[in-house]
Amino acid sequence: MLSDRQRCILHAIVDNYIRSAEPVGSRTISKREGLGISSATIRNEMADLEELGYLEQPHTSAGRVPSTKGYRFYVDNLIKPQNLSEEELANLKQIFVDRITHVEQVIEQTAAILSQVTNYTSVVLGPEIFEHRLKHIQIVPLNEQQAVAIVVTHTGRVENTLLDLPQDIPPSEIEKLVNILNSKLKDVPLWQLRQRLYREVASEMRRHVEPYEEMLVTIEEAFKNEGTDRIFLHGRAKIINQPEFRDVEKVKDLFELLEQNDQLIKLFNNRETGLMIRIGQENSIDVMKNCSIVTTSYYVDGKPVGTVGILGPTRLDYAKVIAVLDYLAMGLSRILTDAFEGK
Amino acid sequence: MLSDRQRCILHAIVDNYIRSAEPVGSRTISKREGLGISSATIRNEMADLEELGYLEQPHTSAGRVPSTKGYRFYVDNLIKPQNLSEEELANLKQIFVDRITHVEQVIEQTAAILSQVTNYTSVVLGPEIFEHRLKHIQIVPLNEQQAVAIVVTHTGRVENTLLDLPQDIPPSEIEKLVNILNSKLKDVPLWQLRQRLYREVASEMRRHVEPYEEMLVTIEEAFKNEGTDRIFLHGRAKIINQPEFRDVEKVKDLFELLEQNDQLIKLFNNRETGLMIRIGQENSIDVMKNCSIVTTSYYVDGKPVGTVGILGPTRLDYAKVIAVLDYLAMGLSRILTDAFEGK
DNA sequence: TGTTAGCACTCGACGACATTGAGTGCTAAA
DNA sequence: TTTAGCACTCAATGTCGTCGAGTGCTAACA
Repeated sequence: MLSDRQRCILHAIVDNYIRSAEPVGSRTISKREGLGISSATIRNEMADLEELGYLEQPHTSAGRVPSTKGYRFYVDNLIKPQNLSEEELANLKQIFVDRITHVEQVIEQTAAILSQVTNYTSVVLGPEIFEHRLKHIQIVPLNEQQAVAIVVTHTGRVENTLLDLPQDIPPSEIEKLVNILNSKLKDVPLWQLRQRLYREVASEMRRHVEPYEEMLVTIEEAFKNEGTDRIFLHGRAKIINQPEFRDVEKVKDLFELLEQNDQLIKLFNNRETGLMIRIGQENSIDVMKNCSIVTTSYYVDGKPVGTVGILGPTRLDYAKVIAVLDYLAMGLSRILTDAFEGK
Repeated sequence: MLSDRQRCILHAIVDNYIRSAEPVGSRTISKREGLGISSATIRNEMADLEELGYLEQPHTSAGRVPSTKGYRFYVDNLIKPQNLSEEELANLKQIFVDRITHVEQVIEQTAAILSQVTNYTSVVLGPEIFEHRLKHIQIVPLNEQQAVAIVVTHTGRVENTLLDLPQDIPPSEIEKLVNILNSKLKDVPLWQLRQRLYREVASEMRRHVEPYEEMLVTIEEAFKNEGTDRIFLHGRAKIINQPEFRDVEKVKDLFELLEQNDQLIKLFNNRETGLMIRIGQENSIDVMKNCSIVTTSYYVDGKPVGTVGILGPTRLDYAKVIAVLDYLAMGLSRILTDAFEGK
């Protein structure tokens, strides 16, 4: 257990390092007002904190730098909620003023502003559409062999799939099929579509549609690729501003990571809802050992549907990022809920 | 006008520099077989070539480096068509083997392979859909105030727009509207939709649809945002491999450029069709002064619909890139033509 | 017993300086 | 016109000494 003074010193060190990006020495801390302690005492405490694993020393005659464990303690116990400045608030509000047309645009905007305000790389996932309910399905034949299946959700999202048609299907059969699908599957959440197709629609199809088997297989195609995760990145280049990434090699690995959407989705997909912070090695990917991720969830109608977050160096302005993320996630939730529920 | 020997020397210098990324000296060229000339002679010729603006010298006691003008002469006059190696061909063919589902996937794949084979950043634009013809339009009401308009083209592409409905529209009116639109506008190219709407559909609407004015404005919305250019990037991180981008600052500017889609589209949108090469300052953007762009068009049914290209350092393996681009653009054209015309 | 002043020590950063070598330009001879 | 030879240039590299921020330890102090 850390003493009050140790906590205080750790706090000061982390704060300082976050601002300066340079190892902080005992004198710097001692000069900080409020603590009437000499640098020698601080040195002793620092040595203790290092032994406990909260601090690290780049080399013998340098100041101290927080370790992953140090940052962890900092975010868990020392950070206090930060209020955003007038200016930042004004910046953030921008998004919520403009009229929304497409949901995608709001998300895109959010990512852009998030990155702009924090100066880190922003990542937004989602919104998930598994929970969305089927509003309408349509099949538009393009020629004898192909058709486009279009699924509209109650939130206004449109997904489409190219289908290969069985040989010699008259348009009338397709029309019948579409009618059955719309009457039977309306308001069904997308993730249930396939199972409901077999359980409830198949029998009806067998009676009215010919050729039954092939059509069933075809239409299943249309329900397959729903829910592909969407990912929005902004401010990739911001990483380069960080002094810890002056080395070209490190930047390279990170940029390679930023191109692999599947990896990113794994990293940012926030299984628990709410605020998540992963610091340095906690990310378990080697490239990320000098990086932290902060994410939070956003909601539609109270249900978590996506993730908004940032990627930055472990030396991250956690307090500010958390404040900004909270604010944005709240705003996003409100806007999306309004939009999806039809105001 | 350059003498044969000068051309030969210029050729050798550019070739060498492309491979080594280091200023090439007179001795290096003289040792190259085939030219029985001493290094002193080469030095004289080099001085001449420099005076003519084809070469540059980083500093007095260094070898020569091609200038923009030098590269330009090289690609215009010295390069000879290059055949791809067995291995590269095998790599490239990959894309064309797998069955296509969505057009997007083919494009995405093309960008990926292009970047992989060349080791430069690849950019694919399009395909343009202005020329695509309307196959079907559908309006799905989500609630009292909003609806989704869905436009399907004859190529199977689906575009959707969120519409604000006028107050109190009965579904029957919407249905009437959709019927009119489908009967009047079928097979019309997308870029003509708006003008045709006013010229041919408006009068019909006035007779059958109520409220006529508001509905006209609403439906126009749906035809507005068609043809948003699509851009696919791959291998951004590859830039960092280039020795000329060891400096973090230069990389930063470039990565910022790579995040601005509108800028990229301007750069890559190849107004003339066919092969285009822009070297260094020819790009007129300052960030690009050390970069070259090579693009070519791809076609559907003989009409250019998009651009495929790469972005790399001015010290670019032009011969190889041109060969790869030609091959890919041809393949892409074939696949897309097949897909769009329904085989 | 905890705190602090003092001091020797460490080590990266930085600048001065010499060395090296690839490459040039010029001159004079072939 | 070509080429051998030579003096010259200049980035790159390495070595060395200095500087200073920062430490750890010890001994004195409250």
